[in-house]
Amino acid sequence: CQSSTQDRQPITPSLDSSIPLEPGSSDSSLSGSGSGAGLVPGKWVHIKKPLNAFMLFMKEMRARVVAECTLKESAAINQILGRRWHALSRDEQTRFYDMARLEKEAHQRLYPNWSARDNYASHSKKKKRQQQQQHQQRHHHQHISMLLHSPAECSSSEAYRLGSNKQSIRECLEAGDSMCPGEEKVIAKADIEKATGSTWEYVEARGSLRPAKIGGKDHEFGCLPGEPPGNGGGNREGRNCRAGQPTGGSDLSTSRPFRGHKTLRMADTSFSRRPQAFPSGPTARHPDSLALLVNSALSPTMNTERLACSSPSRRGADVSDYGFVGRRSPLGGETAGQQGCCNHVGCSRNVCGEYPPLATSTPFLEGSATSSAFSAFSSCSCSFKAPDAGPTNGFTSLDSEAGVDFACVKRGGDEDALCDGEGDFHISTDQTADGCRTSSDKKMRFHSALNELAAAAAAASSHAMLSAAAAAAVGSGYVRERERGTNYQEHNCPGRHFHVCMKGVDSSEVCSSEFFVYK
DNA sequence: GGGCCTTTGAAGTGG
DNA sequence: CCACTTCAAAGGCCC
Repeated sequence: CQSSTQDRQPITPSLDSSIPLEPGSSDSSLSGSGSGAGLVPGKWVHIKKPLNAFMLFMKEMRARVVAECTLKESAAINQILGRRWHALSRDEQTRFYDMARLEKEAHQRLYPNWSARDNYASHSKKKKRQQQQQHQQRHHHQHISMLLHSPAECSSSEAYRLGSNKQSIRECLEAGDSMCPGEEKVIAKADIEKATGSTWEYVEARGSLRPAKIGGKDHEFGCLPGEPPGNGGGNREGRNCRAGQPTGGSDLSTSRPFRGHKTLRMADTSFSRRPQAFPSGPTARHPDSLALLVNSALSPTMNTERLACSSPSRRGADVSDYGFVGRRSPLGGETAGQQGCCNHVGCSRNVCGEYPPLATSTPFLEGSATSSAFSAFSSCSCSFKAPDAGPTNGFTSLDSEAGVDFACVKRGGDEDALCDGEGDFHISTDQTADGCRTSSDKKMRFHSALNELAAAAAAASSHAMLSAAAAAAVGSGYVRERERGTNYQEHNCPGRHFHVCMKGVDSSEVCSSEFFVYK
C-alpha cells in the first residue's frame, strides 16, 4: 500500500494482512471503519477494491516468477502470470476464486457501505481531460454540422472559403472537390450522401472519422481542424498496433490538415482498411513478380508485405516509431540500417525490445563459453531462461553432452517467447552428435542456411527456381515445409508455405520465420 | 512525480 | 442488456 497524500490512506484488507476482518475489531486507524463510503470524520480514506482471484494469484506467484525469470518489470511478469493462470487447472483456480470470495466477504463486513463506485475517479485529471476532449469533439461536430446546414456562402464560412467562387456549401459539395481548391473539408457523411445521392465513406482513424487523401493509402489521413500538426498520418489506432495495417507508408506525422484534396471518397469495394496480403481467388497473382513473402527480418529487401512482422519498438515511443530490422547476426541479433516495418500483430511497446546486434559471432569456446554467452546476450534485450528442472537437467535433449543449457528469452515477452530464431542455447565442452562443436555452431549453420535460402530466393526469377531453392533449403534439414495451416487457407492462393526452424526443435516454440512461395 | 505498461476479474457506466 | 471502462497489484520506464 502506498499513501499518495497525507489525507488519503489506501487500505487493502487482505486475508493474510494484519487488518482485522471481523466487524467490531477494525483497524484503529479507521475510526469510522464500517461506516463505509470511504469516509472517516475529517479524513478521506481511500478504500481499495478487494483483490480478485487473479490478483491474489499474482500476489502469491510474483516473487517466484521474478526469481525464476530474472525479470523485474511488472508488465512482463504479468504476461507470464497471465499465461500461468490459464495453465492452471480448474481445481487450482478454484482455490484462488475461493480466496477472492472470502476476501470480498471480509471487505464487505469491514466496509458495508463501500462501493467500487467510490473509487471511480470521475473527478480525476485523467477523467477531466477525457471529458474535455469529448466535449471538444462534440462541439467540433456541432460546429461542422452548423456550417454545413448554414445558408452562408462558402466564402464567408470558416470551413469553406472559395475565393471568388460564391457558392453554398451544399453546392460546393455537389460540385465536387475541384470546385473547392485549397480548402479543408470535414463534413458529415450523411449530408454528403444526401447531397450527392451516392455512398461515401470516411477513413476512420484515431478514434474519429478523418479526411483521407484521394488515392491515398488507408493509413494516410489528415488532421482534424484545430488539431496540432502531428495528429495526421501514422497507422496507429488505439494503444497497440493493428494487425494487417500496411507497412510504414508515407510519413504524414508532420502533415497539416489536408488541403487541396478531396476529403471523402466514394465507397469502393476494392478499398479495404485492411488490405489483404494476397489477392484472393485461385488464379490470382501477387503484384510482386518475385511472389515470395518472407516474414521477419530474414530478407527485408524481398518482402512486399510481411505476414507477421514485429519490429522492435522503442519503449515509450509513438507506435510508428519502431526500430530497425536488418539482417540477423549469426546469433540472431538484428543489425540496424533497414527501416522498420509495421509493428502490428499485437506488438506493443512493452513487449518489443530493442535488438542491438549481438556481441559476437564467434562460436563459444570451452572455458570462456559461459562468460561470452552472458556477455553476448546481456547486450540485447534478452534474458536467460533457466532450465526448467534445474541446471543439471538442461542436457537431456542433448544426452551425454556436458555443459550448460540456456534459452534466450525476449525481455518483456512471456517465458516461452524465445528470441527470434533462437532455440536452446547450449554451451558444450564436447562436440555434439552432428559435428557441431557447440550449439552456437548449430545456430551459425542454421542462419547460414536461412541466408542462403534468402539469397537464392532473391536471385530466383521464376517459381521453378524458387521452389528449387526452397527445396534445397528444406533438404538441408534446417528448413521444413509447413503444413497447410491457417495462413495458407487465409490467403486462399496456391503455393507452398514454409516454416523455417532449427532442426529437431518444436516449431511452435522456436520457429518465427515463415515464407510463402507463391505460384 | 504522474502516468503508462500488462494481466484477469469484478463492478460501474452509458447507450 | 450489452459493450465498454475502471480499478485492484507490481515496479521499471518515460516525459
